[in-house]
Amino acid sequence: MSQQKKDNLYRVLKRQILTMDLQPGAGLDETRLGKQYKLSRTPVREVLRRMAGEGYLEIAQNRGAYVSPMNYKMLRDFFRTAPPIYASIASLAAENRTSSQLSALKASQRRFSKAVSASDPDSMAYHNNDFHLIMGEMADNQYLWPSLQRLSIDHARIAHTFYRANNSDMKGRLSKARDHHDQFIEAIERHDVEKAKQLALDHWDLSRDHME
Amino acid sequence: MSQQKKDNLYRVLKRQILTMDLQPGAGLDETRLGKQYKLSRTPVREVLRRMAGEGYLEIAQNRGAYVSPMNYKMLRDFFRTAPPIYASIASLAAENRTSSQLSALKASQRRFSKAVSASDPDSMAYHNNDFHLIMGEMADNQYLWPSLQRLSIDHARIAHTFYRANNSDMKGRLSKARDHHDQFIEAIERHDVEKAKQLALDHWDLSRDHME
DNA sequence: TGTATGATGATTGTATACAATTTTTACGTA
DNA sequence: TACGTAAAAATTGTATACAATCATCATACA
Repeated sequence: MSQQKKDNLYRVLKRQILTMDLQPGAGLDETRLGKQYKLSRTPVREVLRRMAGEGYLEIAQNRGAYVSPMNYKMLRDFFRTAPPIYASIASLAAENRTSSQLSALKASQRRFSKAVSASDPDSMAYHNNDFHLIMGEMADNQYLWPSLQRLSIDHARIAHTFYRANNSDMKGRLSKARDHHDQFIEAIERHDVEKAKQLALDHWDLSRDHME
Repeated sequence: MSQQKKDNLYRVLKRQILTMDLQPGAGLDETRLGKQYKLSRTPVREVLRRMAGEGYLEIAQNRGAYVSPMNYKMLRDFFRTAPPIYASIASLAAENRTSSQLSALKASQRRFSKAVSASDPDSMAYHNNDFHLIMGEMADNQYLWPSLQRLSIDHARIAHTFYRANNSDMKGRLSKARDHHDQFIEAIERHDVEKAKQLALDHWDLSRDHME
């Protein structure tokens, strides 16, 4: 039953980080979090350390936890590493997906689509993230999963920024992203490995152009 | 000063897992470890959870930590995922390495070479692992690093088993591995990205043949 | 004999007290 | 005022006590 309070802290912090509600570099106080979430410091520390291991936070000796920073090198590495990893994930997902996972992916796409219609950037970034993580589960590869997870954290935070650019260019881009998701679903449903891979690579070519 | 005891526990457990001194599936008792390493349960638990995050251990709710198991699926995924990841790492290492890292790589190769000469399988597996992790540091990519780390754990444990096959075939294989390392060093020193990548792929083609 | 049930012991999870370290503040001196 | 230093406060790290959960074993019953 206290496990629920711990899970709650984990989920709330995670969402706050992905939506930039907690900004990169922001410090987290163990004592304060404990009071806020009705937990003693021990389980709070466990959550913080777990999240540090997953890439959400960093922890400095005797100086506590802070949200993983974003900088130029990180952006460079991100746009270089994301395409091949997401392509591998997409291939494996098309190969290994189960039907219940496919249902979950479709449900996630409905939520993303709704967020796009509502022009809600927070919700878009969060559910886009969710969509790609479900593909990660489909891929079912313990070695790629941790990389995907780290990429997905920064993917959400970068998307958060870009989805806010509310010009007509972005509108077209968003409906294209939504279409891409539908195509992913179709390829994965048909177990079309090559198509899934190519979709992922195309998807990132688009994003990269946009960045420049 | 107690930080040293914690680090010590971390390093010893790590080495024991990589050398299969602690076998896959073996359970770890918090209380026992605390007594053994002169620590209270709190820091012991932190070490165990950190190592679970890094892929050395798994933790089951209310049932403690055990060494990550090895099974058939894991082997399949390993030999499929290792080549592209190690190739990416090798490319990036050739691109980004610093001269002090290069010195460290050469020192590591001397230790590996010595272990091969001494026909010490434990030491071989451990220092081979070390060699590839230094290349990982050279690559300096936060997204690939966690995948490499997980691969390297199972790389060491698989190598541990294979290095024990003490036939003449293995002897040839080992001297070839040693040569490969020297070639890696040369390519990385010259910043020859393509060569480094090709070496990695060749290296794994060899290993894969051996597995069948 | 086999199985179900409950008590007992062992182990993990959490709260809290204490120790060590870092950060802040106050003060003295140039 | 600017700077260095030392005391005080705040924060993190560790030890220990207590609570909750799980595993084991003995006993009762069919």
